[in-house]
Amino acid sequence: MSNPTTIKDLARALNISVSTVSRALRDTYDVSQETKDRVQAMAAELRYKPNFNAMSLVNGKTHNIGIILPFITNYYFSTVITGIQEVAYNHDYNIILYVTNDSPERELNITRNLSATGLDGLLVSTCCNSGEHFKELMSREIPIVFFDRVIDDLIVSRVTQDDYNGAFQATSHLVKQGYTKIAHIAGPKGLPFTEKRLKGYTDALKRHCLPMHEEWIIYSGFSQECGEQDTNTLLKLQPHLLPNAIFAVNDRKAIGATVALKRRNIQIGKEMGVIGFTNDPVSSLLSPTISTVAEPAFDIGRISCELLLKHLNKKQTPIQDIILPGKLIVRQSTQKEGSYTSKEAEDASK
Amino acid sequence: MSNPTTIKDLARALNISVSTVSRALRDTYDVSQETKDRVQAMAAELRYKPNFNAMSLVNGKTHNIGIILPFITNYYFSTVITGIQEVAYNHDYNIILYVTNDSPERELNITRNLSATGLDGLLVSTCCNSGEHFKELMSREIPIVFFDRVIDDLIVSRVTQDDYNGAFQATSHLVKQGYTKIAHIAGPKGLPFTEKRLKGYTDALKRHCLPMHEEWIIYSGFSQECGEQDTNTLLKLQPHLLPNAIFAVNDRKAIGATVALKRRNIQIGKEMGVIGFTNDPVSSLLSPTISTVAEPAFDIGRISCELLLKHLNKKQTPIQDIILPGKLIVRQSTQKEGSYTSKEAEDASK
DNA sequence: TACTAATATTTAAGCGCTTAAAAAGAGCGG
DNA sequence: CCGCTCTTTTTAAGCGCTTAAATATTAGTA
Repeated sequence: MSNPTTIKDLARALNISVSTVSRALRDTYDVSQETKDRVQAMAAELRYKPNFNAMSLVNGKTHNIGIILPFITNYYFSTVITGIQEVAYNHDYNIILYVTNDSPERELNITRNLSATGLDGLLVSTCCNSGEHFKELMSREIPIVFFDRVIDDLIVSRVTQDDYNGAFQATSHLVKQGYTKIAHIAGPKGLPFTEKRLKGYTDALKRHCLPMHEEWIIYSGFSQECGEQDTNTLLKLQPHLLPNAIFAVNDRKAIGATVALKRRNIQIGKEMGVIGFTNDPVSSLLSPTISTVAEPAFDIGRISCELLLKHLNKKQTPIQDIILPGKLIVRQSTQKEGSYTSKEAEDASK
Repeated sequence: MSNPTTIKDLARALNISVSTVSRALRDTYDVSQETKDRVQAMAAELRYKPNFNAMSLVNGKTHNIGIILPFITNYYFSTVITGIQEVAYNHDYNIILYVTNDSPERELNITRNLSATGLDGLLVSTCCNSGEHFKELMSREIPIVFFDRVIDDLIVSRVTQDDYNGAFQATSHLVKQGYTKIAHIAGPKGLPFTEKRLKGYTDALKRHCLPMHEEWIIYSGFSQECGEQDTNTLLKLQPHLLPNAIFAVNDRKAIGATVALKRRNIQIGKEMGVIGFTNDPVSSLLSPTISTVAEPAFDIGRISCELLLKHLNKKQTPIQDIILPGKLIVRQSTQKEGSYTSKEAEDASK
C-alpha cells in the first residue's frame, strides 16, 4: 500500500471524470449533491489524501509559513513560537522553522535558499543589521512580518514589545525605589531594540534629573556570562562612579549581574538594585527574585502570525507597526528594605 | 517581478529545450560543459529559483521532515529541536514543527491531516499511549523516528536517554550520600519513560536493601506545581514514613519540591536530599543548586535526525533502538554537610 | 415540437519540473 | 562516401491536481 490513492483512482472507481472528482472533493457548486456524496464516500473508503504538492503547483499556495529566528532555547523565543503555532494550527498552516544561531551568514544562507514556492509567508526575527537579503523575497511578493528583532529601514509589517516604555518604566521604578546611580548593561550596539531600551533608560534618568555617565552604559552580548562580566566591569569603577542599581537589557544578563554581586557579597536590593527585562520564569525562582518588565511573548507570536495571515489572504492589507505594552513586575531585587532570605519562603509560596 | 523565472524562460532565452536546461541545472552528465555553463550563467542572470513543488511532484521527495512534540517551551525539547535543526540544516532539509500542547486529540488531529506528500519523514515525541494513529503513515512508508516519549509496541526506530540507568544512578547517589528513606515523585502513570525511571529507582533501592513504600511513589504531571504538591503530600505522611530524600522524575518537579521544602523551612540537602533529572540550566542557578541526571538533549535531536535521514536515503536501514547514557551531576541539594548559603557564592562563580 | 435556459459532466490544457526514448550530430575506419 | 559508435539535444509523456471552455443532459417555455 505504498502508492497513495489519487483522484484518478477515485474517478476510475466511480466511472466519472477526474475533474468532477476534483470539484466534488472541494465542495464546489456546479456538482450535484449525489455525486458529491458518492465521491466523498469513495474517498474515505480508498483513504484518499490530497497531494499538496500538486495542489500547490496549480494554485501557488503551499499553506506553509516560515519562521526565521536566532534561537529557540530561551523562554522568550520558544513562547513566541508557541503563539505562532497556535494561530497557524487553527488556520491549517504549517510552520517551517529556521534557526540562525544568531549567525548572520546562516541567516543569509537560509534566505537565499528559500524557494519562491516553498512558503506563502515569512515571520522573521533577524540577527542582521541590514535587510538587503529580504528584498528578493519581497520583490517576489512573499509577505513578511518581522517581530522582536526588526530592521528599521525595511518597509514591512512588524510586531514588537514597547522597548522604550518598558525601559523607561524599569528605570523609573529604580528611581522611585531610591536608587540614584543607575547603570545599564545593554545588548550589542546597533540592534534596534537595544537602542530603544537604552533611550528609555536615558530619558527616564533625564526626566528624574539623575546623573548619567558614559561608564554606566556597557554594550555586550545577551548571555548570563556577559551580564556577569559587565557587572564586574561596573564594580571596578572609581568609588565616586560606583552605581547602586543596574538595569539589564534582559533577564539573562540580570541573572548574571546577581551572580557577580553574590560572589562579592553585595546585597542585592539593599546595596544594589537589579532589574531585568523579559520575565523569564527563572527570574521568579531565584533568590532573590528578580524584578523585570514582562514581555508579551505569546501575544507577539500570536499577533505576528495573525497579521501575516491577513497579508496572505488580503493582498491589500496595509503594512502595520504593532507595539505591545510590557508590564513592570516588582520583585525582591529592587527592594531596599527587608532581607530576601526571610521573604523568600513567603514569596515562593505565592 | 512577481512571476518567478522558470526553466521554460531559461530555455527560451537560450533557445534550447527545457529538458536540456533541467539536466544542465542538475549537473547531470550527458550534457556538454559549455551548455551547463551557459545555462547556469543565465539562471543566475534571471534569478532563477527552482519550484520545489514541481520537483516534489515529480520525484516524490519534499525535503521536509516533520517534528511532532508536546512542548517547545522547556529546556529539554527546545534543545532537542536545536539538535535536529542542526542536522537538517546541514543536509538541506526543512523542518516542519507541530506542537501538541500535550493534548492527545491534537496529536491525532495533526497526524490525520499530515498529507502523504507533505513530508519525507517524521520525528515524534508522542503524548499518546497508543500508536494506532501512526500506522497509516507507516503503511505509506513514511519513515518515523521516535524520541524521548516513545511507544513501546510500535515497530519503529527510537532514540532515548537511558532512563533506567539514570534513575538507578540518581537513587544510588542518594544512598551513598547517606539518605535512607527515598521517595520518588514520578510522571504520569503509564508513560514508558516514567515507568523506566521508576524501575531504576526501585531496583536501586532493592540493590542497596533499602525500604520501599507505596506511599513514597507519587504519580502526577511534570510541572513544578505538581512537584510542589507531591512534596506536600509526602510531608504529610506519618512520622515513621517520612522520607529524607526525594528523587524527582525531572528538574521541574525537583524545583517544585525545593519550593515546598523551603516554605516549611526544611533544609535542603541536610534534612532532605533532592535530585532531579534533565539538567535544566535553571537547576544550577537556584539556591541550593540541584543535583540531577543530565540528559543529552542536543544529541537526542542530532542522532534522531541523522537516523531519520538514513531511513530516508537508504530504504533498507534497519530499525534501531538507540539509548544514550545520562550523566550524574552532583550539586548542593544532595549534600548533607555544609550549608549551601555559604557555598553558594563559591559555586555560582564556577 | 423546437428552442432556450439552467444544470451537470467531460474535455483538454496547463502548473514547473523530470526522464525515458527518439533524434540529431560528430568523429572515424574502411 | 557509407555505416557505425559515441555524445549531445530534443521530443513527448507524465507527476496529481485545477479550471476554463465545450459538451451533454434536463427542464421549461413559446
